[in-house]
Amino acid sequence: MEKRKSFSDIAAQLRGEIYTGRFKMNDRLPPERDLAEIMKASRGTIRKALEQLENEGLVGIVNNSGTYVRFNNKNIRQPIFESARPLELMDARFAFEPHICRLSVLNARPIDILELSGIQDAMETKVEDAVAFANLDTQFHMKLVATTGNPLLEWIAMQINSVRGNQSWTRMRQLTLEPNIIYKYNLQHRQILDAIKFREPELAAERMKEHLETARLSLTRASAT
Amino acid sequence: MEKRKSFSDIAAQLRGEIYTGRFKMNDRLPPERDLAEIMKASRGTIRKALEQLENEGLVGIVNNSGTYVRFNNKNIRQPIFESARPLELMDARFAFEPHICRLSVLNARPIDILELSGIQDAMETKVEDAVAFANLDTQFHMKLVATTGNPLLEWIAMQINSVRGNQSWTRMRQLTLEPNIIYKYNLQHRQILDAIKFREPELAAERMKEHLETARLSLTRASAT
DNA sequence: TGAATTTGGTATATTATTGGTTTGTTATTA
DNA sequence: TAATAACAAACCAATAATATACCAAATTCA
Repeated sequence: MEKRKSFSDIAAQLRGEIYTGRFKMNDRLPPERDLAEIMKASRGTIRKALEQLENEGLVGIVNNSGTYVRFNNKNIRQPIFESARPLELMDARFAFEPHICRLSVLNARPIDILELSGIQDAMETKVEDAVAFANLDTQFHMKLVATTGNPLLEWIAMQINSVRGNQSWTRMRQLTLEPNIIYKYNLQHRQILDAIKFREPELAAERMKEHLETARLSLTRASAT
Repeated sequence: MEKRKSFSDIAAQLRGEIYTGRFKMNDRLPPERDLAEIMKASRGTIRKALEQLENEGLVGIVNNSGTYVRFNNKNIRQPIFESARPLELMDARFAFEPHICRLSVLNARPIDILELSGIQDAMETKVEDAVAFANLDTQFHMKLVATTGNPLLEWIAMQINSVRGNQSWTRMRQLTLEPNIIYKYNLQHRQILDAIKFREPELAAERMKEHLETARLSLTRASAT
């Protein structure tokens, strides 16, 4: 039983072929009727997808002639996140997050700390669910950065986080996030949060460093297997 | 035996997927029935979760069509370069550069240190020329990051530096970079470089902090005028 | 030259899919 | 035990995808 494909699925697929250079600049795509057969969709769907790609400026449709690629993938650099390696990401977090804690102590409002506590409470119920925990963990760190009130830092954190959203990371998550590790993370998160509550900038930073050291250890241990 | 998942669990998980960019702007989420199967919950629960995300503005539900992501984590990029203020930038540098120094000590090759010394020598001849000094200063910090061998950090540093291109920063430079300040910066740069040469990570980090503290002071003093 | 073929553009009836809704049951919690 | 929340199954109406046919302009080729 084959699934029906929506026009945005088709668009996404063609977009990928163009970005990766499978279809190069000025290439003519196969005729709509052929594409329909190749991609197992009706011609109408193909047309809608191509129409969207034209609006995005990726292709140009010429009547009675064909659809041509209008995108040069040499001009666009692959985002750095695609190729970032786990330990490189850890170094970035080591650089950032301890100081984020200091700034959070200086700037966080009571309501921010309340929200962080809420996320923390939720995390502590997810010892057995790696996926749910990881998502909450992301929220926790994003919220932490937000409390600094510095949009530049927030933006950088988002870039770092988008690395973690990558597919290869989901596998790594499966390997590292065992219940006992999650338990330890929860303890450390709680300690960091307490340090922020009691307005101890250096203590918060120090505890974040310990937390990251734990994370790095479980990472290197996992990649050794 | 699997636990029953509440609608807020589902909402949190989807929220995470959107924040980390696994579901991108304008993507259509899988149909409610599919989500129910994927996330091991009933359709009613999925519906409640989606309803909440819609209230948060993260997604838009379109009748008879689908649920679409209405959150673009790249949108945050635009305001950054327009509105990042010098003191916000200083906080970002405070977060980053001390740790960069540590990593540089661990990874810099002799030839890297030689190049850094070259830039440093050039800077010391530019005590009277604020513009030339500022350019070399940028080079120095970029080269420093490059010695870590971590492309992710390098990329982030580049983003931070690009903020310096905006107008308020240029004006601020005019105000702060007086010869006696440049002289002090040169001393501090030299000390940082020495600490890296002698492979003292914490000393290098500490001296970078002092340097940034000096820079911040002259910044606040300038904006007070 | 001139007819056949190929191309995107358009129209229409049919089928499958999707969110919205209702009803009743089963687990969980206070 | 009573109240709340998740589950399950069925149905509705709007929408999207399909299948098919035909058009007009460009290209190909006898």
